[in-house]
Amino acid sequence: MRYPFSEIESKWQKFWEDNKTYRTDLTKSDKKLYTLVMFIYPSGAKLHIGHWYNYGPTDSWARFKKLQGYNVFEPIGYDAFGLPAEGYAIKTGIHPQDSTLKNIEDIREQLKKMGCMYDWDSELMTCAPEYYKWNQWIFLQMFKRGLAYRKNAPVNWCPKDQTVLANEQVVDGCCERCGTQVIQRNLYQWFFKITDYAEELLEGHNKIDWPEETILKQKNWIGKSEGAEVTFKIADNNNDEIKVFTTRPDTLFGVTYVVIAPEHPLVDKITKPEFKAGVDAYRESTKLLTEIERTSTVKEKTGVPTGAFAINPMNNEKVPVWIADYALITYGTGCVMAVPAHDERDFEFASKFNLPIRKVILQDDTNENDELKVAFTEVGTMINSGKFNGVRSDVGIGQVINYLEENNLGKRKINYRLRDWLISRQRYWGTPIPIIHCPKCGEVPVDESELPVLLPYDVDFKLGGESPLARNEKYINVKCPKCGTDAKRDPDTMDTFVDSSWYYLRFLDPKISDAPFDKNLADKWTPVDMYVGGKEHSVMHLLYARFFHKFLRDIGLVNSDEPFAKLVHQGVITKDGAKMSKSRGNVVNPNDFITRVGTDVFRMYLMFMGPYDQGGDWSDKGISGVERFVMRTYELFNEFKNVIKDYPPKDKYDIISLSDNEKKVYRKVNQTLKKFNEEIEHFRFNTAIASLMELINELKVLESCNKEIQSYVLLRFASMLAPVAPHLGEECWQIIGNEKSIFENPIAFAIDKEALVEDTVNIAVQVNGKLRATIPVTINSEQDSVKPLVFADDKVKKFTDGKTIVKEIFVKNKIYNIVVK
RNA sequence: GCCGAAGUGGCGGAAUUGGUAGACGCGCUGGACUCAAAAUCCAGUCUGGCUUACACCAGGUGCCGGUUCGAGUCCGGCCUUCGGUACCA
Repeated sequence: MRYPFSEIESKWQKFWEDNKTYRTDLTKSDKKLYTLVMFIYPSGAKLHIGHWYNYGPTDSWARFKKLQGYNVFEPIGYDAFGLPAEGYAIKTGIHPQDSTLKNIEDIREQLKKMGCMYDWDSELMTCAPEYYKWNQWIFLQMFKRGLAYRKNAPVNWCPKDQTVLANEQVVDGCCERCGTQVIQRNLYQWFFKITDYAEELLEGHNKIDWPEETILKQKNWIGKSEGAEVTFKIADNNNDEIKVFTTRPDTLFGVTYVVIAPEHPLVDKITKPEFKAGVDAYRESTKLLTEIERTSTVKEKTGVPTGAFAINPMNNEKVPVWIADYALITYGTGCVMAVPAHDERDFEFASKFNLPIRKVILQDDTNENDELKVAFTEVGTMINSGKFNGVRSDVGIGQVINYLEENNLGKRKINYRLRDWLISRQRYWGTPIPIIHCPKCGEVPVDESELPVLLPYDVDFKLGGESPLARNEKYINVKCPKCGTDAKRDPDTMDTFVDSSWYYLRFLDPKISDAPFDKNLADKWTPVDMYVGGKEHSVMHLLYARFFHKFLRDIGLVNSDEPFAKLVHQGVITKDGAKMSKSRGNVVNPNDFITRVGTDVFRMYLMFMGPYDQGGDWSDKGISGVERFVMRTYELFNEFKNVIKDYPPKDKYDIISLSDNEKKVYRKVNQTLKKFNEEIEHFRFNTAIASLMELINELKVLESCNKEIQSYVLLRFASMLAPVAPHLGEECWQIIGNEKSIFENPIAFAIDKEALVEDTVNIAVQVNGKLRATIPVTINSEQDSVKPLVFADDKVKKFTDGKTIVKEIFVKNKIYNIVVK
């Protein structure tokens, strides 16, 4: 029988919508379950396989939980600000707002056709003033507390497009759009002080159930390193000193020179006149390099001496001060103490410029006078280190730090690789920054009562050297709120990661107008219980959101420490081994399949393809397998119309009283229930669906069973279909005689544990570890009763006859291994 | 370079704590139904050897070695693929 998917799918979608089946009553928070997928960027393109792969299976999980009695909240919204819409506008002249709103209309329709459990009353879009008003409000809260600040910082600048580029838009040092080489330029930019939370962001990793891999990525990104800051005085100069950060204070006696970043302000002060020309030339040459070139590890090390000398605080030795671009102004103090013997980079540099290499950590089982071929960076014994000689270097680290602190030469110090979050974008399609620049008063925040600072519609958003908003006279020119002088608004907009850093809170009441979100609901409903999205957001989005949540907690708006209690990443679906993209022309359009096989089959096939977190290469080869399963299922249920109405089943049957076939299906459906529940719970959809296929294969004998058993089995089968194929599930549920929608009246069937155990099990019999026979024995048989059966077996005899039995290993219900000689 | 994930039939993949490798599905082969085809249903399908056949034997989870009565699973050393990252002192 053909499965009329299109009628059945529209029938149930209409039913769900008419009855608001998936509206969540947020006032009830016992057994609450907040399930969230990363919201969608409304581009002109249709929903692609990646969206389906993210949303479909996650929805199945949410439905499974709903049937288990959870009060599930599953919202969806639109991450509507951002560069692509603006790029599209530059190309076509269509205003970003017009194209975005149109795209949202289209995408909403497509999302509804997926048949997910979204609570459409909670929909939100970030480009609406009611939403971005609160970006501005949060910005002001941070500003008040010194967590939003402005500083001069280098940014990626495309000389052709005359605009700033985000790091993500720089590909191999070139502008993503036009291919021009990107240069560094200094601009005044707004930052969020995420570094204040560095330590807490690390600690928080212990409180969340996230993939290890993702936590590790964040840890590496934050890059905590412990060590010391050491002060080097400058010879013949009492005004200046060089502070270096090191994780290896144990190697201090091996310092043979000091390196300062070329752009470090100290360089001008300490460079000797006769070295000035060389230093200036070097500084010029490094400026020409891109960040990529400069930080490339393949590039040979360069540098020039300044003529100045620094004094090693440990032994008062004079060592030369060089500038070299392998010292980064952005990390630590911008100055490095160089220990060529025990640091690879210093070793390379010293070898090239003939600087001395002094061994101060002796590798075990080597001699002090052995020549060093490469830097030795492991633990060894300290030598040439005065009173620390003989100490193990890992122990020496702490001892040297203590010595430094006691003598006021340095101090214990922790450094982070994490930088503050640059949020300014010289862009139109984003949240305006609510700051007014007054020539007299400086940075003046817009009063909260004046929010939102509306993004004007009428703007020349074409490219050209400055923020588009700067060219809108009406927008940019204002009076200073403090003194009334002519002033200007900040012309920039915020990074769209600001929007996505707190949207999960707004979902709870997207229409609230006197607060960013309903604090009462947020206290009850956050953290989000299950968050599902791509690995590509491992660091940026997921770190920023955690930072926001902690900040909101600190100002008393939420009562939890972390936004997302559990995180799952769906895998990536590729085509012919490559990421799908328009430019490659390898995009698979889900609609082709939806119209051919229906959404249930398509979503089930995506789940059946393989492990959810691994994704895989797209092929429609196997889709017919799922299609056949769905047809056979539909056919089966149609053979038993109204069976539960006519023969209502009991909750449990005594398995001994059943016929062989009844026993078989009764057992199988209970075993399936157990397996299916466990698999879905852990996002192992492929094996969950395989278990349903196994079930239907066993149901060939259902016809010959008692009617009540038929009811018992089909009721449970339909309840398992409902999460993974919601339309089919509802239909089958109804066919067998249920009056109401299963999702309106969620039901979870208890497993009959007595039905799980088989009477007999097959025990594998091995001789010397090789399988020789399998023999059926009564379940839980002890070795004593199994042994005679084993040794009676012809095949076993064949391999044991004439041999000495050395050992016998018995594992109950599993294996009997005989070791012979 | 460093960090991470993964390598199992013709293919997608199972094997949840070391215990019968290949569940489930695709494809393929044979059969049933049909005038015929499609669809559907039934059976078979890791490789090699031997056999009329049933059976039996040997090998087999990227490669080499180890631990163990027993390894896809644990340990050591490699190879390949895919992701992330780029001198962080």
